[in-house]
Amino acid sequence: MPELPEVETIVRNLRKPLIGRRIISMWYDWEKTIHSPEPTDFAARITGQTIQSINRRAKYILCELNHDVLVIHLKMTGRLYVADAGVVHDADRWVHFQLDLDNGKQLRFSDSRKFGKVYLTNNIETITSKLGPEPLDDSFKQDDFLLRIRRYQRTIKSLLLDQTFIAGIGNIYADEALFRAQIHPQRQSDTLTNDEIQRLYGAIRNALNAGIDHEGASINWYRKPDGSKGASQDYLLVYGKADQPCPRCGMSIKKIRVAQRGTHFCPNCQK
DNA sequence: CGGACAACCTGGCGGC
DNA sequence: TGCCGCCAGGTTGTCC
Repeated sequence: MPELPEVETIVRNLRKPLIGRRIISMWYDWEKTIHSPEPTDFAARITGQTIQSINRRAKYILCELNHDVLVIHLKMTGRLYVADAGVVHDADRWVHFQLDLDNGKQLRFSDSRKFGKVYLTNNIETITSKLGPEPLDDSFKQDDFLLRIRRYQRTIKSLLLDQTFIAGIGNIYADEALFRAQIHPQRQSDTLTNDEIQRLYGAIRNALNAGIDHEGASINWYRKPDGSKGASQDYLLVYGKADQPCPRCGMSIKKIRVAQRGTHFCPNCQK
């Protein structure tokens, strides 16, 4: 579900209610949600620590504590929100991990498909070391992207989805970026011209920034921590628009399968 | 190396 | 209504 813009929105919204809060206790009802360490160790270690800062790397949420980092990956259907203990929330029926805080509130991790994971580690590199560059970082330059793309001979969409190539792009924003760059999702990366790569670099950043500006896309499961929907889905250009007119040329948007993922594009605009 | 596919899970939706 | 098949914003491991 959540890609870079959705995770970034969640991180921004969690800072105020969580930073400075001390963790009193931990609860879970689905063992596999706890990636590592073992639940007993996890609970013992996290109890008593205070949340210092909250950041994002790729699609991971990183909560820096006194001695560890609490890492959360929402996968397809994960939601995070802070609620008063005892107060019922819409998504509670899928909560599988929860932290009690020192102000009577709780951080709840709801995840209907149970793909999401939480980690507690004092060495974040064990989780993030293989991730590619952050597309919105100032340090991510157009030339770096070009050199990087030249190392592969792959279908361009599968490359964009590869978190070791570039971090944070998922199925929605891959389609959106390729449309903005007017590149066909099935193009082989080694056939892209320098000009096309240049366009793609800008298109990725524009698509992701638009997603953040609209606080994420709530097509199905994604919600902001306050429970409300993002608006990004109302501004998507091709994702989910099969058989609808292309916003650029008016021709019908097509849906095909690329890299085992539903893929939306304009056959007229994207070559 | 790159692509295909299964696995991990549940819910929503369209079709009959 | 009920049931069935299909689809879903992600990642990982295996096989060819």
